[in-house]
Amino acid sequence: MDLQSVIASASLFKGLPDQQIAEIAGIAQPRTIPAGGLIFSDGEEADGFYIVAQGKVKVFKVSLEGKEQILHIFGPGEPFGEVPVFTGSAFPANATALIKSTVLFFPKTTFVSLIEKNTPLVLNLLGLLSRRLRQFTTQVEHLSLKEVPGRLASYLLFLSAEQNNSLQLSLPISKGQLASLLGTIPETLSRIFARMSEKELIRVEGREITLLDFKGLEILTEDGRL
Amino acid sequence: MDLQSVIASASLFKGLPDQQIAEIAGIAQPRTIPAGGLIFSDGEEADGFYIVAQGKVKVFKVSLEGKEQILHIFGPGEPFGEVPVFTGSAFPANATALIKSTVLFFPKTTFVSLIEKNTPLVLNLLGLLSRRLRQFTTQVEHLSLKEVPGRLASYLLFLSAEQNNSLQLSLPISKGQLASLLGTIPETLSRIFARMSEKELIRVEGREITLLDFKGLEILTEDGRL
DNA sequence: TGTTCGCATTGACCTATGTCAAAAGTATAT
DNA sequence: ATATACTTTTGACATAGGTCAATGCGAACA
Repeated sequence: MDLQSVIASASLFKGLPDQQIAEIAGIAQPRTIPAGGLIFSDGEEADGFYIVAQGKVKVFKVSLEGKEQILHIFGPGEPFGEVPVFTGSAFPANATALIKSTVLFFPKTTFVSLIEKNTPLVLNLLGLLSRRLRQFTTQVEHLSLKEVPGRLASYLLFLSAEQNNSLQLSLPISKGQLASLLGTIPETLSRIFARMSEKELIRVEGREITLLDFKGLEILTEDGRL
Repeated sequence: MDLQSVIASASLFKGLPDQQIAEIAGIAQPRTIPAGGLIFSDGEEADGFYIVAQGKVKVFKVSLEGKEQILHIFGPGEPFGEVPVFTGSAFPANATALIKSTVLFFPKTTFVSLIEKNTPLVLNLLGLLSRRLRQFTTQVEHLSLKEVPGRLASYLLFLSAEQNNSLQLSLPISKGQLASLLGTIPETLSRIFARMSEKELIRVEGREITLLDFKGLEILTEDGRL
């Protein structure tokens, strides 16, 4: 996929005239990152933001003891690291490629001068940031108001919705990564998968999950107890 | 304080020409809310956003079992409920007044048409949303990577910084509310205050806190164990 | 066909924190 | 002052989930 069409299909740039897209493509710098490669790190001075062209990128925080909490996993077309563009400071988290990925880098100063005369783009940006805030609201809610089984159930239902409501779904990330995304550790996650299987809520075969009791999962989502 | 000057002093509108400020003031609708009064609720259709003129407002989520997690506490000059203005949907949380408060309501449609031709305002908005995202990043980090003592220590240091770095500080909210803000319950918070007092890290007299061991609190913030 | 490496699972154990219940403290109004 | 109601504290207890350590499993590779 070429640079131009990646940019054109990113929702951040939806609805912009071709000429604008071309202008934006002009400032994008493609970079290829190997699996596990660092893209930026927490506290690092931010001189631009990124969009995933191909691959998968995780953004995460790490505690002093080394435990990691994934904030987001991004796929093709999704922008990340955009917050410091508008707060003029450092990245608030780390980003690495989960698999070999190509990202587009947009230098801050160039980009800002570009949006200053482009209202539709700016409205898209506002939309993006707002959606992201909403996601965080949900994440805080989950971390504080739900036990791990409830969070996992939510995640599975979310995945199902994402994969055409199929009852057959495959985890897009390893179980270890999933544990971090859900704010727990692999051992705990493994036990909960086992309990959910016993109770015939799901069937687990490696990364392939079958939802056996959709309704039951919805209940779990709400009342949390397994 | 009159409407005009409240608006002029809100950081969201910093740097705008007087004439713009007047225009914005023209669309603001003041509303007074009694202590405990509801401003909006989770899932409610959003037709505008708010700015606190006087008082104190909490924004929070509630679990099915009734446990509440405070997302933010807002004071004079701070905007809240602005996310749905750009995502075109419902409020993702609840808001109530902690004490008798006056808020300014800005109807969505009017406000959007206003920003469409106002680049500086839009940049302020982008800055606001970005800062808020950063705060959420921190909150997720705290909830997932730190035990309650670490979160409390962080909060106390934050408060100290906010109150001219004084070692004497007073809690702006009740301990029960603080528990919710930190993602825990009053009993647990009370015990941690007691332990921190025993260890001579702080002295607690009602809502008045004295920081006795600043360095110790910083360590707690990082390694979490008390 | 082994060998190796990373991921996943399982077991034994421990601790932070939530639950439930009661008492103590504080504030407000009559 | 005294009553009423709310907030905070304290105690006894239960448990979710983290830690540590060992084992199992599967994919890539020699």
